[in-house]
Amino acid sequence: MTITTNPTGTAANDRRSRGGDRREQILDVALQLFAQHGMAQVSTRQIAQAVGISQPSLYAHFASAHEISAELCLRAFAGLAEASRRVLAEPASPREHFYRLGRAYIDFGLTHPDMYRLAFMQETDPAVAKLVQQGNDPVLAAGQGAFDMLREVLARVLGRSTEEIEIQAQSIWASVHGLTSLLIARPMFPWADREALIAHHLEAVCALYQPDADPR
Amino acid sequence: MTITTNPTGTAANDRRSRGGDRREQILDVALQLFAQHGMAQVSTRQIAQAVGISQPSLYAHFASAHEISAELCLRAFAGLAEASRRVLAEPASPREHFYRLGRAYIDFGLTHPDMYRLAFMQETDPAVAKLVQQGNDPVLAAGQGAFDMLREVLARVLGRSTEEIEIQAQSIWASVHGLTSLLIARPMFPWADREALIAHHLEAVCALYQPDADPR
DNA sequence: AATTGCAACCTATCATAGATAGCCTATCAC
DNA sequence: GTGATAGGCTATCTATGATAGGTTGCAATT
Repeated sequence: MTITTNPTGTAANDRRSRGGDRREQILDVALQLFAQHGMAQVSTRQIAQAVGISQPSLYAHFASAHEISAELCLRAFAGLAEASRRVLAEPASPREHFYRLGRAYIDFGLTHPDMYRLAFMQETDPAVAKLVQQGNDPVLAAGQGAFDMLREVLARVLGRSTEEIEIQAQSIWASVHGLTSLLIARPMFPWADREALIAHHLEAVCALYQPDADPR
Repeated sequence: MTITTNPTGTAANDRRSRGGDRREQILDVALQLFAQHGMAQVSTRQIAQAVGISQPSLYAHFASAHEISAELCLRAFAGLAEASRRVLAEPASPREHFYRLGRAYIDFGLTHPDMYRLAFMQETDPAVAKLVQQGNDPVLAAGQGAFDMLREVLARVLGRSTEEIEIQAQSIWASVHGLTSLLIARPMFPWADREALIAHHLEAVCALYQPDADPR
């Protein structure tokens, strides 16, 4: 019995048997468990067991449990940034760009509810707040990044003239975030048809911020 | 040493010394601690100590820690309902009613962030989800109640004619919730002037749903 | 080839969380 | 008085994230 307990039965614990880093493997496993059971329901022990190592060993690769989530969150938001760039690369009217960007944002939230939660809905606990002040929290960085992109596009849509662009951008973000977060947080609410609701919501937001003031 | 340890030094533990119920006292103390340190940072042991009883004794009055929060949440939302009724009792145009209702909603969220979190932002954990299915969760009831009120007012503002009133109501709720929840969840974000932002946001939402189509 | 160094891993353990078991006691109804 | 009971207690359980300190095996140095 020289080998450690490994539920998969594979020789995963041979020091060199894995191509990638252990860190990567942990992230993969964690992401899968998060998607399967929800982030709040997954413990470090579960992750460790699924990887095939002991729970304390996780701390050799991550400083804390939060760091695992944060890393995954960062990567997820990189995906949103990528998707947004694709939207803007496609030729379309400013209004259409704006609409599709909102759509991409909502879709992202619904596809990665745990990551979205982490970025915009969850309480930043005191321990993490210290990192934030040093500008070191990847989650917050990801969140900010997403907003910055929205603001830029809004500036393009409205023309850079507007004085209140910051307020407008924040208001729009709030609206889009509102639907996204509610759909995530209260899936059991008697929602109207989801597609129709999202479409209406985005139409409404877009209608408000047209330079040509033509509500379609 | 026949008397139990009581940090306050008062005779609070004499069985009959308190006018109100123990349950009420616990709720009072818990609310105060929540407001002071944030709900997530307050443990049942802290509450018990502040009350002057042992931690397990709490379970004689509440079935779980969640029940304490839920009860407080329910009461807080009763306050929102009350405030909303006051708004509607005041004579004003439908638009003004609508605006003030949104304002009351946002103010409520900012005044009771923990309760708002519980109702609309937090994950309903599996244990609680069972209660929800039985329709027994006071938090969810409170949340639903708040939305129902909004929908009624919207119906009055738009006239009952509209087919899509459900979608519109949900969209509006999402927008107002969006700003409320973001201000709660990300207080450190470089927000524009809060008053101006809220005003703009509500103006924008109101402008969209005018029966007379006059954007002021 | 032997030694040193280090990264990755282990077991054992901590503190804190919510929650339960089982006993004690003061009051109240009779 | 006597018994029931509400409210309380201590002791304990399970699960959480996290730390301490020892062990192992590869690799680079000597």
